[in-house]
Amino acid sequence: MLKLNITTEDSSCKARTGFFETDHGIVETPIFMPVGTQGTVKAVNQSYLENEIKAQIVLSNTYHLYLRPGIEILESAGGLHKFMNWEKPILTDSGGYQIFSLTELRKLKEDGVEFKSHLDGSKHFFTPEKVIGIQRSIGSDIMMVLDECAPYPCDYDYANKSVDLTTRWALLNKKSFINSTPKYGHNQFLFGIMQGSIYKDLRKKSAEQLQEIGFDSYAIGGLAVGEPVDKMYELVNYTTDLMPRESPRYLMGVGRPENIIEAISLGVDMFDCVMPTRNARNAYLFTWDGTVLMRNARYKNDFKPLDENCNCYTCRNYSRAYLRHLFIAEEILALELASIHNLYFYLELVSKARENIISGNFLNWRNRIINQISIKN
RNA sequence: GUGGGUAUAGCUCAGUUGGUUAGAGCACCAGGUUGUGGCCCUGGGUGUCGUGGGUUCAAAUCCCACUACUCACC
Repeated sequence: MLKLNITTEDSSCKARTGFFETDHGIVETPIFMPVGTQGTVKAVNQSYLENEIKAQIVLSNTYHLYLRPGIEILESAGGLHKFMNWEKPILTDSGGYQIFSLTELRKLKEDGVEFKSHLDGSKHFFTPEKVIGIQRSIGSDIMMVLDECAPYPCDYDYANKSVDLTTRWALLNKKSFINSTPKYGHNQFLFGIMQGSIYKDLRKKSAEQLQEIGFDSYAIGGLAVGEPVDKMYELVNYTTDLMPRESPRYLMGVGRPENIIEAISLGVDMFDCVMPTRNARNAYLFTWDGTVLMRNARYKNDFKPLDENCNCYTCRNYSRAYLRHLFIAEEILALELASIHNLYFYLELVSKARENIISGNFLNWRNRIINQISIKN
């Protein structure tokens, strides 16, 4: 088990603060993990990631790293930490989500999933065993099981079968985990992923079956795939009660800033999402005064910083007019400065959530800040 | 100077024997993006059809003049 050392619990909601330890360092929760699919957080170098953005852990992806550069290269490099020059914790997603998002390219089978590479069309077969093996070669501090993320909408019968398949795979994941060892001298944890679509009894079944198998901790998968946001909150609230109290709860793929704050109040500790980085590359920026679409012509002559209340490298040094110019001119620096800002914002968001939980002011802060950051400028 | 060609959206250009409210691509403007392809998706036409006349029920389209650009030849 990966122990979450709980330091504060909010008295009026399920929010809590804590930390857990890996061989690459401590992670303080609640935490947001920047997404670095291909062994890089797009447009942001590792120095900025660590020193400016204060990322404590990043997410990378089994599917992408397996296809390119391939596990031989990663093993020759001595693992992903050395390969990408990142000595803090890394979590790797298993490829389960790619099975879901690349549906035209895959075929689900009892033993695993056959898929075609989005790079060259070559055929590959992922099994729970193989995915554990690849993650051993990557050397991530936290590995994720191979699961099936059901689509939305999803009828009960399909969702039920999907949970059963995910459980059968989970058992094989666990067996492979037990029968293999880390390659680089540091410990690796394995998280189970709970499914069940929008059906509470299936969520319950998934939670129970996975905990019977036993994992270091657990993630909530299969949400934020198109269901109404209130439905998502309802299910998160329901599911966190089914999860162990003293290990970090991870809500996969979520989300918008307001989704994260809300989910923290429902007892979630870990998040990842492509939104701060992907949206940054499309000039969609998050600020403490709401979202800013940096391409808009209204910023042509705006020489104020992007966010006067932000202390990131971008906001300290550049104007909105300059950022807009960089985007319109399609300059690479636009992607870098925007990504740095959005990630800084997300990390500061969870950091402030943590401070406010500790000071006992979390719900007040949450209600105020959600209104503030949801404004569309 | 003479003869030919061209002129339609910011750019490059379609536009039938004259026939509804003049189109495309790119650009531009406005949105979207939830376990990542910088991709992609959605919506928007922003126009004195070079200018002025004429023919016609009806002209970007036919006729005349002018203007600009361009090619060839003196």
